[in-house]
Amino acid sequence: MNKKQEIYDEAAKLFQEKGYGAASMRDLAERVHLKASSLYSHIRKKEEILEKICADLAVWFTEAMERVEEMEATPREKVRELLSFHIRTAMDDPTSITVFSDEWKHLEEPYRSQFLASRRDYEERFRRIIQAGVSKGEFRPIDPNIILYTLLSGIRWLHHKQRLPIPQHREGLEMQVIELLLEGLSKKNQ
Amino acid sequence: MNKKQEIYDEAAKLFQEKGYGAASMRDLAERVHLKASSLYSHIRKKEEILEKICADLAVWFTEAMERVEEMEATPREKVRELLSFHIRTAMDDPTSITVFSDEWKHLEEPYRSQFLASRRDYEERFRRIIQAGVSKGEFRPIDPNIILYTLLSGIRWLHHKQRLPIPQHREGLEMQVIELLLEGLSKKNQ
DNA sequence: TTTGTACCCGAACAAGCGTTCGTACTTAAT
DNA sequence: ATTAAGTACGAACGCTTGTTCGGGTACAAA
Repeated sequence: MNKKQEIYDEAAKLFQEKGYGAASMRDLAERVHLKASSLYSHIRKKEEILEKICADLAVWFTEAMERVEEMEATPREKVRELLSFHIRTAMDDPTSITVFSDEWKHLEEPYRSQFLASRRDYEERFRRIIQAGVSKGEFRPIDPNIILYTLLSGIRWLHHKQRLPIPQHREGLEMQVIELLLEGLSKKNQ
Repeated sequence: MNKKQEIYDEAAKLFQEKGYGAASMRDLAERVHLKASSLYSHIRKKEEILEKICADLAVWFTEAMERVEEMEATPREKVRELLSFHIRTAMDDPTSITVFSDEWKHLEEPYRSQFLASRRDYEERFRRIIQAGVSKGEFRPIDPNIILYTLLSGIRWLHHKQRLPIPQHREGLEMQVIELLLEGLSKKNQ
């Protein structure tokens, strides 16, 4: 129906599979049953596709952060909510997430700087929630930066393992990852 | 002194900064004060460099795994030892680790398959240690695959943040990351 | 029926890529 | 002094890349 959207969707898959650099416009054209030159009736340039994928997901995460910040909840509940949102996004839209996580470096200026600024902002707000939890004694007294990056990074495998040896259904997987990150690997009281 | 080694070292840095695909042989040549054609007095082809970086690190990790497997220790101590090794490697050689983690996909066959097989083997042995810990009740009853990927992934930010806002010295940072992964974010008994 | 708009294509462009080739120059071994 | 090996270079090759251009077709509005 909407050819433009079809191009964007197929491009995301292609960027995920081969990486932005190795994905050629002729590859992409073939997937949407066009010739390369015809793509330019729908888009201005290749990088525009990357920009849109990254920008859309940045908005997606920023809006989630706003909702969480407005919650009446403890830092622990807020962190749990953010982790849950990240995990669900990774499972529902693994293609875009991969591009967002791994291919943003191919953005040209000024979009690259904009992207990084927006990511820094998101991380800063996440860090504030963590800092609050540490100050309250809800969290272990660990450097908030270390916590921030370890949590975010500890999740970054989900979108790669879409159909790999994880025999779980959504809720079970989400619960276990969150439990592991919040409560740790070691079993307590022993 | 040894020009070949200089090329390999500079190539690793270049691959890290721009990605394998975007790093051209002319870029690399300039960095070692040569012209592109002169590189081929020292190496056979571009991908050969990538092969060596990946293969060397694969050996590095496999040998560490062998030492850990031979330890007389609990699963918890073995996991702690492996995490410690990963973290130290990421901090001591962030350049190679980045290439090893992010650029291996550009390996051509049959090296790509070899690399993946070796990685699967490593993960399988790591998984066995985790499984032992779960069976003994030392670890939480979480799917060993989820534990494996979350632990390995939770560390994968260190090599990117070489000179970023982590004001820690080595031991402190290593201790805190391991504490966070093994004991969790939440403070106990409250 | 004419005009306009949206879409598609083949051909071609300039630029960049990894790599090869022929040829020098330097250095050490014979 | 002669040979051989090692290293460096400029030029060029064949290929792929993103993108442009001019011309074509389809279809709806005027």
